[in-house]
Amino acid sequence: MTINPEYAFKADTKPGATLEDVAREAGVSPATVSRCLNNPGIVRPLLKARVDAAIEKLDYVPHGAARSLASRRSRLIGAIFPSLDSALFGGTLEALQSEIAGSGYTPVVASSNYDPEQERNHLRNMLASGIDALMLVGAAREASVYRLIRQRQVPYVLTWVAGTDGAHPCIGFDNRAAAAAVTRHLLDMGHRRFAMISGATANNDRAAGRLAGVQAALEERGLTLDPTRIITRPFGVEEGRAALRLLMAREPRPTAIICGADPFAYGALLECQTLGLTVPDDLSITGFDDMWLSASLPPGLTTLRTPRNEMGTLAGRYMLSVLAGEETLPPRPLDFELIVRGSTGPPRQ
Amino acid sequence: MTINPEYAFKADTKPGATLEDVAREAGVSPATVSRCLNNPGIVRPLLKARVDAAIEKLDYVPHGAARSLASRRSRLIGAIFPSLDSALFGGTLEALQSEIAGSGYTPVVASSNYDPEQERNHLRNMLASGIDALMLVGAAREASVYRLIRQRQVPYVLTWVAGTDGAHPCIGFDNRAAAAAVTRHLLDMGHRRFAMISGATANNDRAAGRLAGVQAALEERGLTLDPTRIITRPFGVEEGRAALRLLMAREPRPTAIICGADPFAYGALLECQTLGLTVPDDLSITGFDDMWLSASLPPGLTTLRTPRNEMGTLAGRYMLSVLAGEETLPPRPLDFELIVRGSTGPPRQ
DNA sequence: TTATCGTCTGAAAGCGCTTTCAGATAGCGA
DNA sequence: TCGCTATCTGAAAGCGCTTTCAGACGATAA
Repeated sequence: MTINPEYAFKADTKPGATLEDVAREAGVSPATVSRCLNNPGIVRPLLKARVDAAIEKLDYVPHGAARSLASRRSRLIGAIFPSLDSALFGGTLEALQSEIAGSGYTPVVASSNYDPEQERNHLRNMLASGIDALMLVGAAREASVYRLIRQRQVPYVLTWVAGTDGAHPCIGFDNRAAAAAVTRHLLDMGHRRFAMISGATANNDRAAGRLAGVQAALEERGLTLDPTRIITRPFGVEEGRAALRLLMAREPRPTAIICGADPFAYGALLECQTLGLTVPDDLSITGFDDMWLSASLPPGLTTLRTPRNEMGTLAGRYMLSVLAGEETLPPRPLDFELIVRGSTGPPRQ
Repeated sequence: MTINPEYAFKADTKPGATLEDVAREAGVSPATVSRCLNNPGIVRPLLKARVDAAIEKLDYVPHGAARSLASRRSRLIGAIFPSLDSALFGGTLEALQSEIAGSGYTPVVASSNYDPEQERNHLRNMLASGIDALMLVGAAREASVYRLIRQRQVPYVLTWVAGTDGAHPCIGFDNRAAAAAVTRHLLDMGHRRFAMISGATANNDRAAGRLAGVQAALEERGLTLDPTRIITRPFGVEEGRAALRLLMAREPRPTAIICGADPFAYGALLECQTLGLTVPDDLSITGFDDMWLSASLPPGLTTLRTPRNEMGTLAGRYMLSVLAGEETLPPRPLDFELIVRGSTGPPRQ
């Protein structure tokens, strides 16, 4: 049983050309070649051309580790997400990646599965591998984690959350205010009996913020959200479906259900269809994040559009600018937008 | 306007402890410390304990670049995906990441946006940053790209496709056979008038394979898929919706529509609702990939479940084993599974 | 006790690049 | 023509770690 020689990996072969080889080929010193690579402006065009030719001829590719060691920069930016198999964070990652790619940085990523322990391990790994900057999601984590990051002097940025009273640089939006906006939209339509399907709030300040925002908006109007009207589940369509069934099984039925994430709302909408409930006449439903199906799923989901790509882009830009040594203030909390579609309307009298 | 000193990034501070510091603290040589880190078995327990204590005390974290330079291994594995904001590749990435994390490897990722040019650039970048192995999606790319990879002696693996006649190590499934299976399912139910909504096939051998599989299965039964019955679009729900409208506008109407990806099928199902078409009585619809809504969206989407997580896991395992120097054969093409739900049925007579 | 072996440790030589520092070169005014 | 300055280039010293090589040490056998 042998490996197809076509693609067999041989560990023992000629290593690529080194900078020194290039220097010899071009008849200049290694220092000059290095300068051509990192600061082409300061080398005479004639020499630069010779070096370029040599690089081309030898098919030279710089050795990243050696560069990092000598320059103390890895050109790697770490990003740890709670999950990667949702389109949510995928959008942020993709945007981050394309923002930093132009400056020669590459993201190294990990998924924590919403587990602080895993996040910490990945963080250690990344710090050891020498990331130049770090992007995290949310602010809720032990102080020791932040200490670790600061101690290594790695610039970092938190996304998907807004202000932490200045304790951390954040690029995100105010989950609480966003959820309150959704709630007020329903209140203004005349709803008084609410229920909520929320993501797990432990170690998830985004979910916690959304829940708090709903409660706060209700209290503004003298209402409270009964704890039995709050169903907490892992994110998912089927979870939303089951939650809706539970919520509608108890009298008096709510007239509006606020979902902490769109997948819940998709499930809720679908279950209404099954139960023969008309949306929005029998029940108004709102989502959160404006994912790709929200516009399409009848009757159209009223939801809150979060700036998921923008966060990736701005987080990347922020880190680049800190790395460039510019004095940079992270931007004000980003805007969100309430997208009103067919799934919300006045309650039936 | 000043940066909050709490999180200001100062470039000029004490660098972390080095291995030499640890050695001094423990009263051993740097070589011993290194051995404790990389091959703890061969150092006397007493010394090991002293070294561990010193590491703990100095809060030492090894310097990744220096390690890479000296050991010629970066512990970084590259992964380039066509896109990251779909849950599809996110699942593969997540699985890859968790598979390799245990061995101390971290993925560095990039998204090519289905653009060969971007893919090539990311590849160059990654090779320069010294990745130890590489995962790509699909096999369709210029020979020069493969030459580049081989020249650098980087083990690689292609995912989401199966055999390439042994030209490359692949961990995936046979898109063509999978699409043929879907088609035969419909043929066996008695369908004769087909249409297809396909992803763009340029530079996308997965989409091309699926299209070819449909055509081949039809030809087996003496049918052909008229080119006007093939609509090619970028992946998306609204695209599926529009495509369905187009396909149903022409007589004779197809009785079955095969979608090259689930989002198309979601759009098609929703548009049927709008048009007042009953699925599956008026029209059977199939998807591809069994994404998260396929089970929930009424009447349930018949689709082909692809091993998206498994591919990430096995690709990771394969690369680790090659890196470990084991003689490794990539596995046979992975299984797919036809998931029959409510969206397919016999054509109305 | 001495010879032999095996095991573990330390010295030192890089890995390939960046960057400082000083020296070379060219350009210009006098 | 000479001297001075402004540019550009090269020599060399690391960056922090791994790994080879040889030597030290203790244990075993004779």
